[in-house]
Amino acid sequence: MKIAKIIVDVPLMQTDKAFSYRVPDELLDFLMIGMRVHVPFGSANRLVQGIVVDFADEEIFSDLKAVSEVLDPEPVLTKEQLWLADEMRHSVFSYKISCLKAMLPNLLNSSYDKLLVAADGSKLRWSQLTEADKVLSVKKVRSAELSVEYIAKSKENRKTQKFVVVNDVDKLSAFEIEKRAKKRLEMKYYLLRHADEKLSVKDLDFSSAILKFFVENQLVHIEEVELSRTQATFDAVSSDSAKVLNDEQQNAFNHIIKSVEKPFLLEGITGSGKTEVYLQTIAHFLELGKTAIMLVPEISLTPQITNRFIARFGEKVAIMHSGLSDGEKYDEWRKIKSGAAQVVVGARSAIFAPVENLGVIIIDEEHESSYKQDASPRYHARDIALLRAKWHHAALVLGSATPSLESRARAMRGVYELLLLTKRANESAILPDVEIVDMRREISDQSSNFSHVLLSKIKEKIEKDEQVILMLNRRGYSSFVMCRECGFVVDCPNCDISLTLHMDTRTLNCHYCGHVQGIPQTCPNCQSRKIRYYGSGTQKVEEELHEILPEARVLRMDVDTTRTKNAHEKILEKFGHHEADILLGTQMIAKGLDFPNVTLVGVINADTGLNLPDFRASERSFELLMQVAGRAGRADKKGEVLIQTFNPKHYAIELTKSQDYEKFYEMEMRFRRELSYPPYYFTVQVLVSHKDEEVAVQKSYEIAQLLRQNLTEKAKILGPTPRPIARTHNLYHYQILVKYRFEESLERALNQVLELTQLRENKELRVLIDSEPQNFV
DNA sequence: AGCACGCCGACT
DNA sequence: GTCGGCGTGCTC
Repeated sequence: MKIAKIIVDVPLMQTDKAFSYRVPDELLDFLMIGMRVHVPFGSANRLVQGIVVDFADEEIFSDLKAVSEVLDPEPVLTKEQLWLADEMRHSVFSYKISCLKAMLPNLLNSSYDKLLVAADGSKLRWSQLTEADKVLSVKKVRSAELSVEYIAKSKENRKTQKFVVVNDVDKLSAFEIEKRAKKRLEMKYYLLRHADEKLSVKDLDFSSAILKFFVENQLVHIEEVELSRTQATFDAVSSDSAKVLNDEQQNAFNHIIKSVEKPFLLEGITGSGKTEVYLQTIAHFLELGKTAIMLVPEISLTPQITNRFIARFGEKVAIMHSGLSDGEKYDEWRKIKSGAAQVVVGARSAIFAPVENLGVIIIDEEHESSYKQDASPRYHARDIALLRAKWHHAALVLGSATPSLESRARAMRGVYELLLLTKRANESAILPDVEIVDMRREISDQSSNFSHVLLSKIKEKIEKDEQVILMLNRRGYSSFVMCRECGFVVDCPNCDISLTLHMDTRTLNCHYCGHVQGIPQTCPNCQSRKIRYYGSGTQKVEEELHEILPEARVLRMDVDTTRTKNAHEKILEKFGHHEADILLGTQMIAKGLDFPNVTLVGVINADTGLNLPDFRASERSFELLMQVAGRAGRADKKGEVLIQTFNPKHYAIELTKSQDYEKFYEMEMRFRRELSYPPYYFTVQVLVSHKDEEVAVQKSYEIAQLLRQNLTEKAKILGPTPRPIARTHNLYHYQILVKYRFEESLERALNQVLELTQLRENKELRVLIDSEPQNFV
C-alpha cells in the first residue's frame, strides 16, 4: 500500500506533524511530493487542504483514511522549498504549514465551507445562512433532517478573455435565418463583416442567448485565452542597455561572477552605481542560462526602480510586491514557476520565488529591517537567501550604503567578502554639504518646526526655481490629542497607548488594535474646551509651511496621502514634473528617489527615533539620515542637507555631517560590545501575553526561570520587563530577551517554553518567540 | 480550529 | 425523564 505523508492546513501545535493517508489506486501514478491535496480530517471528516511531503510503504496506524482529491497537475512546491521549510523551522518557531504557506501565493490556499443536504437532495451553503438559520440547521442536523457535506475549494483562478471565432465564413453566409429573427440576422451580418477579427465576447453587443444560437448551430465557437493580469507594465517602459562600469564597479562585478565560495557585501555610497552592478551581474547569469532573485525593500519598490529592471530585461522580469492583488501575485508566481520569467524583482517574500537553476540572489539595502517578517513565520530574507544560495551554489550579494552592523562585522571576520564602491558613478556629481542645526539655540517661536536657517534656504532654492525635499521623522512620533487644561490625553480603550490623530478622516485611530473614534470637542476628563492637537504630523507641518511660505507649492507624502493605489507614483510623478517646489514626507521619501532638480534636503526632526528603547535606535537614525542626505544634488547641481536636531552632539547625528560610515561602525561596535548586543551576541525574544496582568508577570518569570535552568551561565537573560507598550488588544505583554553566543540547548529550551502553552492551565497564555528581533517598540 | 463526546442543571 | 449548556480531548 502506498502512503502519503501530508502536512495539513491546521496551524496548531498538536497537528504540527505529517499525517499518513492512503493513496487511492487511481492516484498512484499521479500523486507527487509537493502537490496540494484535500484530505478528510477529524472525526467528522471535514475536508482540509494538505501538502504531500513524503511517501511511505508502511504505517503503524491501521485504518488510514484516503486522500480525497489532488489539486495540482504538477507539484506547486519543489524539493528545495520543502527543504527550506524544514531548515526555517529551527529559527522561526512557527508551524510547518505556516512555513510552507509562506512560499505559495494566497490563491493556492483553499477556502472551506459546508453544505447542508436535505432529504430531497436540495443543498444550502452554510456560509450563506443567517445566524438564526444556522441555529435552526444545527437542530435539523441533529434530528437527521439534514446531513452535512464538507467542501474545500482551491481559490485559484485565472483571468481569461473569451473570443468568438467564425468556423467557416461560407457556411455562415449560406446559413438561413428567419426574417423575423431580427437580432440573429443582425448578428450574422455583424459576424460576416468582422469575420477576420478577434471579437471579444465581452464587447459584443448581442445577448448571450443570441450568441448561444450561433454556437449551437456550429457556426462559431468560443475561444478562451488566458490573460496576464500584470501585462500592462511592460508596454510603457523603453528598453535600455548596459552602461560602462568604472574600475570599482568592474572589480566588484568580476569578483561576484567568479566565485560562489562566500556571500558578498557590496558597500557603496549613494550614487556609486550599485544598481548597474546588479543589472550586469544578473545579465551575466542569464547568459549562462540561470535565473536571479533581486530583493528590494517594499517601500522602495517603486516604478522608478522596477522600471530599470524591466528596461534591461523586458518580459523576463516578474515583479512581486504587496500592492498586487491576489490574482496578480498568482500570475507572477506562475510566470516564474513555468520558467517564463527568469528575473524576480520583489520584496521580502520574493525570496521564496519558485525559480529553478538559481544563479544569483541580490539583496539591496540589506540593512533594512523590513527583510525580517514581523508576523509568524518570523523569517529573515537574508537567512533564507543564504540557504538558497547554498542549495543552488548561487552567488549572494548583499548591497548597502550603510550595511547592518551584523553584516559588516561578518565581512570583517571574512565570513562575507567585502566589496567597496567609494566613488560616485557620475564623476561630476559631488557629495552634498551637510549642516546640523541645533534646535536648542532656536530662541524664536518655540512651537515652530522650522529654524531660521532652514526657512531662508528653502526660500532661496525656490527663488532659483530649484526643488526641496523635507523629511519629517515619524519613527517614535505621532500626533495625539491633549487637553491644555488638565493634561488629559485620549488613550485607546484596549491598549496603553495614545490614539493617533488622522485629520483626513477626522478620527482618532489606534495603530495597534485598529480602534477608531471621533475627535472629542471637550475634554472627557475636565470638560474644558481647550482640547488641542499635539505633535508634528505632516499635515501640521504642511499647514505651517503654507502659512510662512504661501507662494510655495507643497506636495505631501505620508500614509494618509498614499493610501489609494498608485497614489505614491502620482505624487512622485508630479514632483518630478516640477508641479511642486517642496516634497514633504515621512521616511518613505528617503529611499531611492532621484530628482536632479532637488538641491536641498531638510530633516525637520532628526532625533525622534533616537531615544527609543531599542539598541538599534542609533543605527536606524544614522541609516535614515545618510539615506535622505543622498537625495540632494545628484546631478550637476551641488546639494545641501540641513538636519534639525536637539541632540547635535550625538554620534549618530554628528557623523552624518562627514558621511562617515566607518567611524559610525567603529563607535557603534564599541557600544554593542560593551552591552553585549549583536553582532557580538545573538538575541532571541520571548513575548508573554495574558489578559490578566498578574498572570502575565507570573508566567513570564516562570519562563525566564525555565530558560535559566536550561542555558549555560554565559547566556544573558534580560527581564521579564513590560513591553514599551505594555497593553494592546486588551492583553498585557511582558518580554524576555536572551543574549547568547553558543547555546546548544537553546532551541530545545525554547520549544519547551512553547510546550508550556499546551497545558490546560495556560490556555489563555500567549507566548511568542522571535529570533533576532528587529523591533522592540 | 472544529468537532464529538460526556457530564451536569433546567425544563416540557 | 430529556434537551442543550460547555468543559475536554483528538485529529492519520
